[in-house]
Amino acid sequence: MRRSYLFAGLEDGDYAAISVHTQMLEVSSGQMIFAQNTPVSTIYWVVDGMVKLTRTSAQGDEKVIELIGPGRFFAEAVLFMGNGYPVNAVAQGACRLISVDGAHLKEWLAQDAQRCFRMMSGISMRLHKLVADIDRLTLMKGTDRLLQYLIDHSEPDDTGRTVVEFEAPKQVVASRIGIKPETLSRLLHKLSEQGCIEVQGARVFIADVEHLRQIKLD
Amino acid sequence: MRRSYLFAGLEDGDYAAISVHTQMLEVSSGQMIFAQNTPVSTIYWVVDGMVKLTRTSAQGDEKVIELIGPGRFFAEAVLFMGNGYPVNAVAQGACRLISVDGAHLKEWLAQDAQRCFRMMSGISMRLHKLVADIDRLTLMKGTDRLLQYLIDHSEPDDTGRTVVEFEAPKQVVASRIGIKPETLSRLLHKLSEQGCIEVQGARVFIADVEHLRQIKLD
DNA sequence: CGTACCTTTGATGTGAATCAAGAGTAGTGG
DNA sequence: CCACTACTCTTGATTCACATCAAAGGTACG
Repeated sequence: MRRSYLFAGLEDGDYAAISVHTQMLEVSSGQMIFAQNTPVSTIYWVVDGMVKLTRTSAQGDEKVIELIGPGRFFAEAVLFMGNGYPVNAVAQGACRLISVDGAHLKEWLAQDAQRCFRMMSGISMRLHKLVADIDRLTLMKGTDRLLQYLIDHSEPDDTGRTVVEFEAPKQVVASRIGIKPETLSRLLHKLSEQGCIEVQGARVFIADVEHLRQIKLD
Repeated sequence: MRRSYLFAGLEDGDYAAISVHTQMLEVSSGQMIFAQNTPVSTIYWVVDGMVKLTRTSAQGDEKVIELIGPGRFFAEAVLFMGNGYPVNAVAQGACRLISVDGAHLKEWLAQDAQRCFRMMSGISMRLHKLVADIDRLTLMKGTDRLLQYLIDHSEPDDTGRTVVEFEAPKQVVASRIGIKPETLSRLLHKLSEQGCIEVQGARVFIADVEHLRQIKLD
């Protein structure tokens, strides 16, 4: 946690001061960590597991805004807003989290503007990502967004092939990409017919990453 | 400018210190203030006129992310990111702007964490708005987004009627809402056929705001 | 071994983009 | 003041991607 952007360059004394107001918590799959519109009191850091941040529409539909994996903070950007959490946070599988008390964190930040700077740059990153999301959702269509997702999450595996492992059930990933589960299934099918990818459960093997980039431009 | 969130609670001395590094600039219609991906050096405050923040896709399409009117800052949230401006800023009509040098502003902020706090809460607001935009663009369809826009921008005029004055040419507003100009035209037509609104050039009269809210739920 | 959930597949519907003209509206210059 | 060009705005016909509805395999788990 000391290595995350927020606490980078922390001195031992500081660390002790902060950890007094932290707490480890374990949440089970599907459990809600906080709900949209409730007052912000705490920020979180993911030790292991996966947390999904979602918005619920008036009709009750759920849209996944972001998936947070180990080593990342969430809710830290809204600490100063006063409006309450803008999203729901739900455990995607069992998770361990560290919660940091908001009021105390603010107090700690107030002591040194440099700490604030680090935080601001972290927040700016997130802002930047959201802007990128907006144009992914408007400028690009579903297929493009899927390809982008695959490219972004691809890594070489043991055998040297390029592979993407879905970080969550397909329905969740579909929502993250901004399409329906049915459509995701169809798109994956279409791409494997074309020989670009090979699907094995939650694993997608990519024949040629460059080729995917090409398709995106058609 | 002293009344804006960023400089609220400013003391006279501070004000003088800041204003040394500001500059008034006049830009003509269509002029680009900064381009996407160029390094961030300056933030801006709108005196009068309107600035549009856009993203350009690989295909050259332009999507309006936000329209900034008088009394508002822009680009302040990305000052700490180091990645360059995430958007283009283009004058929508003739504008007068005040530019504030980024490096000096940072220096000023570094002196007092409280100043940072105010800024962070401003940034958080923007973040919150972007999240709201994302679900408007995904959870709602075009008609809903238009209605939402109308409701958000409606005000009573001299004669007591509720009216929305488009802040920019219809094509720009269309892009802001996330639809094509043709579609906007059709939607407006459809709504006036239904008697909900009356369109007069860039002015839209609303018969019954509550009624619009109703329609949104159908 | 059966219930519950996730995923796939098929048939159908619809919102909005696209393509293609035409109608206003405005600014320019003879 | 009127033609001339250049936009912005509307309208229609067509196409397409994606959602929706419905149902059938799969897979996990008590």
